Amino acid sequence: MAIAYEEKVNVVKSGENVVLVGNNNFNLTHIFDCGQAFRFNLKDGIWQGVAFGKILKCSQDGDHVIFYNITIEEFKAIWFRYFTLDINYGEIIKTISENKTFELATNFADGIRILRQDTWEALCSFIISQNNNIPRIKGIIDRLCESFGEEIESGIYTFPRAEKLAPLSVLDLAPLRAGFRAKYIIDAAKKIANGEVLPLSLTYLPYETAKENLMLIKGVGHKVADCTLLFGCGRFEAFPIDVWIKRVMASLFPDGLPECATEYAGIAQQYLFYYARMNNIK
DNA sequence: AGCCAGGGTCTGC
DNA sequence: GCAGACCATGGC
Repeated sequence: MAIAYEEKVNVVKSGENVVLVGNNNFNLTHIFDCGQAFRFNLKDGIWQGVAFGKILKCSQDGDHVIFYNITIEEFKAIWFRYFTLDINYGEIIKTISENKTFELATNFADGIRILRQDTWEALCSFIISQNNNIPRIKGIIDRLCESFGEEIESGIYTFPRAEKLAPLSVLDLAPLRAGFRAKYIIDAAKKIANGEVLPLSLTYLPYETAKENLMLIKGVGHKVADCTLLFGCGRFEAFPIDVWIKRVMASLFPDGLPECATEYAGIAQQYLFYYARMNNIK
């Protein structure tokens, strides 16, 4: 009988920590530096961030990834899914590497995994990302969490719930210095809070329907909707087209994505984005 | 100093 | 459907 892929993932308890062992196509630096998540930062060799209301501290030494001060139960309940350890990246990489450019991109950006982030957090974060640069996106999100999130440890805050932001005005968001995006954040919060956009439904509705639903929100166009579906709903067929992908597609794939990359277009996109941006390929 | 940033809206064809 | 002005702010 075939063993489910997730049962091949080796996770062990070590003292107060949990350790992920083996070659899992897993690179913390690439995962957190590739522009998909904005709340993790490297401090003294340890990646620290918050997701789903929980603090996570982790580091990597080769084939060992250490998750500090958590139980196996918490790891399996939250982080296993967050880091998409149920997805066989070895197979995906093999498939898309049939194309030479994707072979280069997956070699350069090895260990990137698309995170399954909270839908609302991804939506709100990528609204903030529009016409913006990554350092400032992080700054605005930091101020958003400090201003409206809950303090779970000294100086560490959760991402505020949509219900918390829905009743606010643009003036209330002034401390974020989010500019023209403030009104979009509030509209998104309202539509999530009142159920016009249902995060759970976005994971199973047909792709086009889910995307149209998200685009009801002011300030959500094709790109932000696709980022929300890819990073916040586990929809790996979503293919966000930002300025980098647009340029690289025009220069490297004028006839569209190669067939081998279409099934996991979003994952292929992320390798390509990181590869192009880090090497300034236009 | 000035260009640009993981874009979207609005208007006018 | 496509092009262009405009949008706030600050990183580089």
